[in-house]
Amino acid sequence: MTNTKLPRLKNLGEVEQAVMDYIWTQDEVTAESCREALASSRPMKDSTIRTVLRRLEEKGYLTHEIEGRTFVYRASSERQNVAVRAVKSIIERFCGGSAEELVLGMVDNAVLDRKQLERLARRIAENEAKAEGKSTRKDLSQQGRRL
Amino acid sequence: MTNTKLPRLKNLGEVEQAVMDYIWTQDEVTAESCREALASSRPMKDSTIRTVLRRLEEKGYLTHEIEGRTFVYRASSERQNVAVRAVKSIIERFCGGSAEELVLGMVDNAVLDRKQLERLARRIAENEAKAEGKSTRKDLSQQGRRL
DNA sequence: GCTTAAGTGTTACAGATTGTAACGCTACAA
DNA sequence: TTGTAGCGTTACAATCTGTAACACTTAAGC
Repeated sequence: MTNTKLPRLKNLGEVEQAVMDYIWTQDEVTAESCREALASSRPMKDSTIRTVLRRLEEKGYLTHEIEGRTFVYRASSERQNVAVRAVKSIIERFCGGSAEELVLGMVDNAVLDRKQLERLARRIAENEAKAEGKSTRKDLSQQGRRL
Repeated sequence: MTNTKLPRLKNLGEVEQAVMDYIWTQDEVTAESCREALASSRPMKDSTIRTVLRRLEEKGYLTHEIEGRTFVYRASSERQNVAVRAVKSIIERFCGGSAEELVLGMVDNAVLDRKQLERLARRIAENEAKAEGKSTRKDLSQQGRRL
C-alpha cells in the first residue's frame, strides 16, 4: 500500500509550474492572491490565472472550496507527498526502482549533506524503535513538519 | 560548483519518456534496437522512433556517435546525474531547497528502506573518514555503480 | 427593486509540443 | 547497378499551454 502506482502526474507548463511553486509556499490562495503574487514576474489577467488554476485542478494538483463566492484553492496533496511521488517516479525511471543509489548520488552532488543523512538515519532508527509498528508512520507527515 | 542552476530539463512526452526509460537501462542503442525493444508495448515505424530520438537529442537527453553509418545513441549524462538533477529541481520546487525532509518523506513512504538509509549513512561516514577531502567524491559516480 | 461589481463559467485561439509517419537521398553490399 | 539499410526532410493532426474576452450570477448598496 501507498505503493499503488498512481498515474503519472501530468506535465506542467512553465506558468503552471510557477503557480504551483507559489501555492506550495502558501496554505491557500485565491485567484487574486495568486495573480498578485506572480504579477511582478508574470503579469496575467485574472481570467488567465483562473484558467490556469482550473487546469491545475483538473490535473489533480489542486482542490478548491468555495468560501462565500470565492474559490479557495489549496494544493491537493501535501507538498511532501507530491515531492515523494515525483521522486518515486524518477527512481522508477532512472534507478530501476531502487532509491539507495539515488540518495548516494544526492550526497555526492551535495544535494544532501552527509551529516544530515547520518542524522536522518539516527532519527529514523530511534523513532523506529519506539513506534514499533503501531503508527504507520505515515502520520508523521502530519506532525507539523515544515516541509 | 555542481550547483550552477542548469536550465530546467524540458518536459518529456509519454513516448519520449518511455524511450528514455529504455535507454537508461542500456548503455547504447540504435534506432532499431530501440524500436524493437518498445515494439510490444508501443509499435512504431522506424521513422517515428528516429524522430523521437532526434528530438530527445535536441532536448539534451541524448548524444549520438556515428558508427559506420549507424547512429549510436546514449544518454547524454549518466542516469544518476540526470536523476539527481531532476530530484534537485523537485527539492527546490517542493521543499524550499532542503533535501532532508524529502528523504524523511521517502522513508515514510517506503520509497527508501530504513535499513538502507542507515547503511547508507554508515557507508558514507566511513568513506568520508578515508577520503578526507582529497577526492571530491564526485568520482564515486564513476566507480562502477549500478545506478 | 434595480444597478453594480466581484467572481465564476464558457469559449476561443494561436503557438508549441508530441506522436506518427511518408518520402526521398546516399552509400555499402551483392 | 541495384537493392536496401539508414539517415534527412517535411508534414500533419492532436494535444497542451498561455492568454484572454465575454457572458452569467449574485451579494450589496442605493
